[in-house]
Amino acid sequence: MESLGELERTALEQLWDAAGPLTPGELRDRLAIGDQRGLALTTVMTVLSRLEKKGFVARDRTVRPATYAPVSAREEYVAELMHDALGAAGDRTEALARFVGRASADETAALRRLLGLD
Amino acid sequence: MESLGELERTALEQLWDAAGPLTPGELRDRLAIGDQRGLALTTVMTVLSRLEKKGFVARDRTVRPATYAPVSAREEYVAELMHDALGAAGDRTEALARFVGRASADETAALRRLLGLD
DNA sequence: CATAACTTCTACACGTGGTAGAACTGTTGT
DNA sequence: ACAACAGTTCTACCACGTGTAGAAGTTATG
Repeated sequence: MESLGELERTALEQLWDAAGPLTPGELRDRLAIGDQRGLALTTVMTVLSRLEKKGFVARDRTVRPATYAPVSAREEYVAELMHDALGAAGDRTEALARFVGRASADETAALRRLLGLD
Repeated sequence: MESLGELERTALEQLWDAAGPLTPGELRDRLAIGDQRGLALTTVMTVLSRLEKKGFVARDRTVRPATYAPVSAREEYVAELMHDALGAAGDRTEALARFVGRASADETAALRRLLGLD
């Protein structure tokens, strides 16, 4: 999976948090809020293009201006990252043990429910 | 957590696979095997220094030549990566659901065992 | 002691990512 | 319709991280 830069990640977060697809201008405005940074519109568009090329967002060219939306849900992306990490372990069971070992109570409860252990 | 380059990761893998701490020369030899690349000793040492600075390996300067060993086990590192990823999710339960959803039978079995024992 | 291994420091090339200007196109209010 | 502004495309620049290794000095060992 391609890696993301800081601004790319932030932009993607905004798209995830948004109710629907965003135009470059809308995204620029949202990036400006939490961050103070007055990014040029072209900067935002470059980032969006790169995210599109990397497969993280899709552009809808049928509307004017075009809108951008995440290809997959944030949670799907997270799950992928987790599996990528797990795949790098030599001993997966041991890795899972350590993972569970440092999981919060909420997290272990969620896992139990998901695995049908109640 | 700092990110690793390709060679840095490969070097760390070798340290994980090794029975004990390795000298730069030993590591260079192991890197040469699977990879054909005849890296200069200095290259290997640069990589080791960077891994040390990033906190992934520890150098034992009391022996001559110094030896390098991973700071934490591979599985510990993997577990950390998994938790870092999970921390980025908005809805952790949903992320866990998707994670479990794409887990293999072995993995879910391991999870059940890990979670069923308390 | 000679020689090879090790150490330290410095450097360079290359790719990625943050940043944006120039120039062109579409949209919209009056 | 036309001005004005948003959006689009293309190109570029710079900083930084990483792969790579030479130069020059130190240590261990046959």
